[in-house]
Order: sequence, then C-alpha cells, then structure tokens
Amino acid sequence: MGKYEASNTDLTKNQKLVMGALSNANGPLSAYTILDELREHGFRAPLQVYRALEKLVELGLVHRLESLNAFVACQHTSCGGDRKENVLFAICETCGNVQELVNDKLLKTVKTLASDVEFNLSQSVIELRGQCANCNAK
Amino acid sequence: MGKYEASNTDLTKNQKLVMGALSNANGPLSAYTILDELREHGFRAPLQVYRALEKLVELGLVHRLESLNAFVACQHTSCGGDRKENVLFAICETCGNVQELVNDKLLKTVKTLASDVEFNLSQSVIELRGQCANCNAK
DNA sequence: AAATGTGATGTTATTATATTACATCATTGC
DNA sequence: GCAATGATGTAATATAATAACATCACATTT
Repeated sequence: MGKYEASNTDLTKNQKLVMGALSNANGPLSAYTILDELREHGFRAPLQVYRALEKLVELGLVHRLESLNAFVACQHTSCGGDRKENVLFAICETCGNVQELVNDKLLKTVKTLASDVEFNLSQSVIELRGQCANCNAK
Repeated sequence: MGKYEASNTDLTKNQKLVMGALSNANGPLSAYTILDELREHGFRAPLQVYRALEKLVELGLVHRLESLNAFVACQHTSCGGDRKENVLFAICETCGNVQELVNDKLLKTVKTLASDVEFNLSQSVIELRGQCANCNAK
C-alpha cells in the first residue's frame, strides 16, 4: 500500500498526477519540472501544477522547500494534523537528496525561543544545508 | 557610528549603495525593489544589485531570507566569522518586520541533530513565521 | 427539465526572481 | 606601455509564480 493511498481517493485527477510525479521522483522537483513531466498527460500550464501543489501541501502530502523553490513528497505516513509543518529537512548540496526529519527537542526549543521573544509562531521553516552521510563517505 | 562602518571602506560604490538601501529600509527588500530605489543613482539592471548582494551576503552584512526571496541588513554588529549563518529570523506575516535572532541552544540542538543523522552541516536556514509582539498586541 | 451554485479546469498573459553571456572600464603590478 | 585582475555595464534569457477570465462537471433546488 502506497503511503498516501488513504487520502488518495479524495484527490482530483490533476492532484493525483502531481502527487504521482513527486512520489516517483526520489528528490525534490520544481513546479516546472513537474509540468514538463506531466505534459504527456495533458498538462499545459504552470497553474495546473501550482493549483494541485497548493492542495497537496495543505493536506500535508507534499512539502515545499523554501530554499530550493521546490516540492517534495512527504516521507512520513503524511504530515496531517498536529504534525503539519512540525518538520524539518536536511538537504544534501552534493546529491540533491532531501531527508525529512521530525525532532521534538528541536521543535520544543524553537517554540520556547519564539515564546521568549513574544513571537506568535505559526510555522517554522527549517532547512539544513550540507552533505548527507552517503555523499560524505565518498 | 553606523553598524557596518568598519567594513564599509572595503565596499565598492555599488555595494555601498545596496547596503545603504537595505540599512535605510526597516525590513527586508527584494532585489528588484532595491533596483528601483537605486535607479536614481544610475542602476539599470538586476545584475548590479545581485552582484552587490552576493558580496554583502558573503561578508555577513546582509542576510538572504529564503522564504521571502528577499534580503535584509544584518541587525548585529555584522555576522562575520564564527557567527556567520548561525542566525535565525522571526518574520512577522502581518507587518513584514523581521527580527534577527541568535540562540545558542537552538543552534546546538540543530548541530546535534545533524550529527545524529550523519549530516555534515554547512548552513542552517531557520525562518520562523508568525506574528510579532507588536502586531499581536493590536 | 431548467436554473443555480460550486469547485475544478483550461488558457493566455503577465509579473517576479535570478542568471548567462559578453563587452567595457579601472587599477595594479610588471 | 602592457598584461592581469576585478568591478561594472548591458542585453538577453531562464526560472518561478500569479492574475484574469472562460469553461466544464456535477450536485441541488425549483
């Protein structure tokens, strides 16, 4: 069973196509790369991709990587509910792979910090840049 | 004494102009906003801005906000040396203001996490989104 | 069935952000 | 002077995202 099957029935055709493209890729894709991959399925304009992405991100099935202007399929069962956006990424600058991490200690520290400066936190963008274990070993 | 005077002598004319624009602004500016502000000083093309920004970011006088595609003057004496990129931002989604923070505990947690997953960290992008104390009070 | 409302789609054009490629100029060292 | 280097200027292009508007599909109501 695929990891996003549960919600998959609710997705529209375009949303399924975009979700499929991101699931098949083993790394982040830009909206325009997705568009190109889906041209054979009838996609013709960026908006078709962006509209689907908007919904998928909202559902927690896809995450947007701000520092890459790219999108990646959620690597967990899906980041719905509480976990939504309580997530961070380790982006390998060598191979391009992205590891999605959840770390309660880090998130707690962030929340404490925000509270200390009276900042009402709605979302944390945390993207680590560097080299993954695999590339490091080479 | 302005906060970037120390290194200011090393800056070229264009770098000084861009630095000035960012220092006067009390918030982040996009490269194209900077370009528009500097047209009266002879700027004509985006590259003039981007080239200056690249150097200023390198010097730690300016930070790039990945989630905004914008740039902000460093709010500390300047983030050169060790502190470079050991910095995070609280971005108010209501008024647009940005607070630059340094938090050793958070940075340590990030480093530990990276080390735990054998990720060789080169830079942390940490941008908190939400509402600042001022906007919150209104 | 006709009328209406709603959400998803399609399409074109435009705006915003960033880089490539190449020419020119200024300064320094020889 | 002349070469080397780094800064600058300029045009064109690439990449990312949104605005505006038309249409379609389907369900609900009358």
